[in-house]
Amino acid sequence: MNRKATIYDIAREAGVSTATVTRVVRRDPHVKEATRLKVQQIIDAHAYTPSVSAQNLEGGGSRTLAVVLPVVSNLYFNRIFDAAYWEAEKNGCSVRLFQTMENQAISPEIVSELLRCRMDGVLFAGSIWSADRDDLNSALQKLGRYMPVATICPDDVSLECICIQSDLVNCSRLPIRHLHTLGHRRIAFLGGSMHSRDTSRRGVGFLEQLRLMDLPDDPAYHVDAGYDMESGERAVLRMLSGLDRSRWPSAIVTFNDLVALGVMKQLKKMGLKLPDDMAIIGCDNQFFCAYTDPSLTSVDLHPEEMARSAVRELLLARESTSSSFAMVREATLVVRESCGAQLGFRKL
Amino acid sequence: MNRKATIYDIAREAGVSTATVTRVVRRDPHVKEATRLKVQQIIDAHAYTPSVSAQNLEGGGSRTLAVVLPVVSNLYFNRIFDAAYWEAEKNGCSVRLFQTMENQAISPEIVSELLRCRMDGVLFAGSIWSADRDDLNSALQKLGRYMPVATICPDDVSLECICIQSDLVNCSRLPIRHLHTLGHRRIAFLGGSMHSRDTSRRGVGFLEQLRLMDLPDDPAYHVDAGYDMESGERAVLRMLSGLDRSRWPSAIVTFNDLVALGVMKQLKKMGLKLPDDMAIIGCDNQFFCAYTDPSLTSVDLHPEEMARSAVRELLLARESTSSSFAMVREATLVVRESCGAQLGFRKL
DNA sequence: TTGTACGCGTTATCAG
DNA sequence: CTGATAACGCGTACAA
Repeated sequence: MNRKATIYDIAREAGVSTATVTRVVRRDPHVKEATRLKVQQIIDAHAYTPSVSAQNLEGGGSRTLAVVLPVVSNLYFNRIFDAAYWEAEKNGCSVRLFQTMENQAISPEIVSELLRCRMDGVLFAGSIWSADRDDLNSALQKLGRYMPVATICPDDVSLECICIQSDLVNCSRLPIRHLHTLGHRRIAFLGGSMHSRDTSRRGVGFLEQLRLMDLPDDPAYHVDAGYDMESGERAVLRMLSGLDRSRWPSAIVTFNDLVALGVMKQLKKMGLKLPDDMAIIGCDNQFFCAYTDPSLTSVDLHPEEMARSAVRELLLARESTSSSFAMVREATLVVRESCGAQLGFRKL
Repeated sequence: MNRKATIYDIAREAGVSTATVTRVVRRDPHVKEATRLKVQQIIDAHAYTPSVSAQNLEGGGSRTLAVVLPVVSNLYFNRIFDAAYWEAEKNGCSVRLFQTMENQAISPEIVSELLRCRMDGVLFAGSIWSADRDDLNSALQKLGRYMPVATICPDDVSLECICIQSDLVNCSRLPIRHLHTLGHRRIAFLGGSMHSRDTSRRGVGFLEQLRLMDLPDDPAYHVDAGYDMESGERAVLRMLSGLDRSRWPSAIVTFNDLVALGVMKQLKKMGLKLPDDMAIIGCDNQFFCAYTDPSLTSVDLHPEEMARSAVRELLLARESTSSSFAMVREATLVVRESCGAQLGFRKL
């Protein structure tokens, strides 16, 4: 493996100073055409390119944003990462990914890693809501002293950074209201986990909305499952088998579309007709929603837009004084077949 | 936004030399306990961490691998990226993503960007198969002079780098043989594009396999569609509406599972019963395959394993002399319901 | 138009 | 055990 040529190598070989090489590279007009040509030729011959490390050393920032999230292979986070990537790209920045797995809190390791890498900003998404709010805020403050910090968070938290909040109020309200309009009264919520600061808000918000509409908030209608398809399968099975058929809900709202996928599979296996025997509404409006059978009604939190806003604010915050505020992108309901096209009373 | 403390700041404040600060940071045992304590305290107070840029400048490499692919939001590439990330992580390296969109060739810009960033290795996946093989090889060589290069590629190309080849032979053979065993004779292939060097191989291989088994390779059974669900919908519709019902294929193999999703939706819309009226086999064994209705039989190319191999070889190649070889991970068929559990003659 | 010299933050070598 | 000092590769005043 060859050593990369340095500006010195080029300068020496071209018989000029390093300053001139820089000028050629940076297309400085104050260079004699002959000199430029000669230098450029040597540069091409060696495929010379200035080292970013050296440039960063001199210039300060790295023009790199960090995106910290549990797992990119999760569709939801994947979309956030992707959107952040392109928004950063558009502004001449690159993005560095940090996956934290299921760590609930933002670890000291990740904090020091972010500092080490001299990131020009950080975006936290998902799973950083440690049990202890003070710990979290102190970590964010620590980071905030050196780089702008943004987070995509539930709408009931207001951390000391740029908070792009998920519209969890509408995330609960829209499906319930829609189902209510269709005639449903017994509505269940499956998935997520009350143990997670990050996702319990969804369950809580759901119950609030039920009460607001005078609908039964039977605890049996709220199963603490997980975040994937298997969780969905197990959760419905557990819920329905524990309930007398007369008390079955007529509609199920799930934590996300993956859970919905599992729920639908299990219900079909039990011989139910969808959406007639059971209406389903998912969350995240994933790409496959239009292709399930029946197609899946889902809430869109617009994660891409949130990510883009976050990146924009991050980039803006570099210039201005340290900012700390919150903004919300309104969630929307995308209606498809799974909630029942017409009044959806359960037939059985 | 505060300026980050440098090693000089720490040294001055602690009344020691920068060398001593480095020693404390690097846990060098040759430091008096009292000194260590004092220095460490100042370090903590300032949350000091050495700058990676400066470290890289001095040390040479960046311990960062580049992964170049069209789009991470594509499930297939997402899995490659994710696997590469963790394999690199396991070896103390980080990964930097470059998305090229639909650029068919590996552009000069990306090459110089990779050089600029002094990557310790590159993994190319998808869509780099420029029409001109020589251009490609010269780009790879150019890079290869400075860093190990690996690529996840079709099994009929052998580039001058580490080639982790997709097992496209079995990718065609396995579904066809399986369908043949089930009694199918008229088998169609939908999706991909003959215009893309990267994906045409799939179509070609498919035809080869058909001939090998003395099955009809009716050109009408091969529709050049795209890579997503909409493409699948349109492609079946186009194929079937152009064919007398007696000549309809009894089974369809798709370029990938997304196309299969579209195909299944369209077929249901046309009133066909799956898998009785039409068998389907997809490719990539995506997470949703077990949750479609019917569940989707699919070929698994094991992209994660390919990515992991690539990263491992990349890391190995740094030490040794420039290596250039090829290896294949055998594809497997994951049988589910969509191909028909029993002999699958078309009923109509 | 071109060159010199210094600073950027770190590590490593070599004296002490 | 500790401190100078020289790289590392580059950009940029400032001088010529």
